[in-house]
Amino acid sequence: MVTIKDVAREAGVSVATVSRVWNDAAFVSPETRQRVSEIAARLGYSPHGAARSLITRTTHALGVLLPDLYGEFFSEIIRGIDHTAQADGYHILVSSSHDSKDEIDAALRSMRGRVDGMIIMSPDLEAQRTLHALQGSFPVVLLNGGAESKAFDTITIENHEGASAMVRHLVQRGHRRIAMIAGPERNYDAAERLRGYRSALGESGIAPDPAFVLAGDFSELSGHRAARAMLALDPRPTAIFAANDSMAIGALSALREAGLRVPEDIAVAGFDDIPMARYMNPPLSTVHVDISKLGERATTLLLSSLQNGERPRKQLQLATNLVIRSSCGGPVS
Amino acid sequence: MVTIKDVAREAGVSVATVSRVWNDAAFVSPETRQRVSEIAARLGYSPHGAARSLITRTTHALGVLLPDLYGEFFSEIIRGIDHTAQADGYHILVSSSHDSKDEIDAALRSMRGRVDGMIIMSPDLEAQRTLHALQGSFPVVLLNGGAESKAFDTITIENHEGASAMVRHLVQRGHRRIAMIAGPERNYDAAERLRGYRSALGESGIAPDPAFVLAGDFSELSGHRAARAMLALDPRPTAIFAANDSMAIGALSALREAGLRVPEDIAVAGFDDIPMARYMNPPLSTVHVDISKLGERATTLLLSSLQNGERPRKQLQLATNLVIRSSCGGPVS
DNA sequence: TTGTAGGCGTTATCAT
DNA sequence: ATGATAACGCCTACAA
Repeated sequence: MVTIKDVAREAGVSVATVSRVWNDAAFVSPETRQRVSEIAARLGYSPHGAARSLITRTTHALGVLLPDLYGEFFSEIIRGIDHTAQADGYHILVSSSHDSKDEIDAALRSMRGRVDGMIIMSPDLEAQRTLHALQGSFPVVLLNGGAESKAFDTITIENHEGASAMVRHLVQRGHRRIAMIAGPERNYDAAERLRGYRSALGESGIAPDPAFVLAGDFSELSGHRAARAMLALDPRPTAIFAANDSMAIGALSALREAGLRVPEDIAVAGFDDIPMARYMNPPLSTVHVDISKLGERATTLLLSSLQNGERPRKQLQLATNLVIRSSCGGPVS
Repeated sequence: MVTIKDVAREAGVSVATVSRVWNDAAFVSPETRQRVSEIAARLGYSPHGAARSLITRTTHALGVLLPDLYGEFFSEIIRGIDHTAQADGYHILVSSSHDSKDEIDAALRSMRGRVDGMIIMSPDLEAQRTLHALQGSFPVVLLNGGAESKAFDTITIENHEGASAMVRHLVQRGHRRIAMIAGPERNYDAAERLRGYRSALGESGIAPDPAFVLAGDFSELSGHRAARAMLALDPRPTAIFAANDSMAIGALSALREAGLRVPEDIAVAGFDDIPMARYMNPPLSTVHVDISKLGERATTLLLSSLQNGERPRKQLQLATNLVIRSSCGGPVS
């Protein structure tokens, strides 16, 4: 490996001079600069990142900790983050932790000294406590982490508003027996979406029926199962609202297998508006979230706190909007 | 920030001892080990990654350079890579370069000293030359990079075989006028898939019609455009084979907009079998590629070369298989 | 079993 | 305008 010393020796200058040339510092004669550049290029020199960040105390890398890497939701997030980071010359160091305290701890440890800050998506409510240990130690942005954590910059989706808007829409279309496939109990987004569902029912004067709420785990399979269980209910719901699109998609296939027509026999709606949603058959009505923008804004937040140093924490919310397609019968007539 | 010195001072031992405790080295008395561990935990100490890798000459990170981060193909690749890397205690440093020589150069530079090896996906044939500069300098696995590069470990998809199998299937279903929406001209996978298409036509004694080959850029939009253009042809093709699923999906929507039935009026097939494919209407026939496995195997290859040091380069191929759904009319009767 | 000290590759500080 | 040299935080001979 060719180091700064090799270049210095070859050029007959000191390492300090090479360093200055490399960093475009002032006070290097044009001739020296020229000669050193040429030799560096010829030798294929480029500085050693770790060594550099040891002294500069900056890595130009952002840590990204996600609960999972599966599915379009996460890939869109990463895309948003990477895009924004790269525009500012930052790399991203990705890690997925399955939400357990220990795994999060391990990930945080192993990123120490390798990143300038972190974006952590940890919707598990338990895991929040782990994070409190970090408070203020170094720049962190929490993604969908529950806004209680005023100690951090956070960005969350308007879960409650989105969910209740969708339920209101279903009510307006004449549904009274609206079931919900909820997400994991300990998940922040899931809890908020469920809360939105309930409050919309309340507003509409519909008594909530506990039998109409089944929990899934955000996977397609769990949506499929929940929908099947709901078909066994009597009376049967006339609409199913899933806490995310994957589960809604699972529900759609369960309904098809059961020989039911959507939306004629039963309406279906999801949440997130992953790219796949509009290709469903019928196209899936859902609550649109600009997922890659979620990643973008988290990154912007993090970069701003890296560059501006201390400043009051910010709590951002990302707006949602209804996307009515045919799986719920289309717009209100 | 708490360093090894702080822990040493607090524990009344030397930094060497703390280091030994941390790395589970032998020859530390149980009492000392215990005391140091406790203090380290209390102080929230964890070693500084950059400093550590400077001396150990290892980062436990893998660089991943992709041409893009958009769409299910890339997200599946990342998932496969991260999963395998994490199992061995490695992190991944992600970067997307838009395939230009300069961008690739920049990415490589900035990763120096931050990663132990790299997985580079750079299907652009031009970019291959840049890579030759790297030869042997440090561990690299080329993903879909054209097997000519015997200087690297490579893993490629069986593009030629997959494409020709699909075309043969279409021929068996009675199609003679089979059009192809090809990928970018300078793209390796695209070129191989086109070659497979041509050789299958040849085998079947069908004269290739240049008007039946239109180039897209792997995006849905370009597939849409190409399909529209093909509808204007006279005689019109009876089947369209797209070089990837995204373009096939774009073609499907163009056909629907034109009021054509798939597969009755025109058959459609894609390549990759992204998760979305089976949800299309009608479900898309395609050449299945286990995309996340592609990432997995690339990572395995890289890790093995990190651990075993010098060994002969390996050239791997990932098998494909036909997935016949209804967009091409189903299996041969 | 533990401590001392040198060095990893780079930048920053002070000379000159 | 350039050079010597001390950090940065850690690991590892070697010494004790």
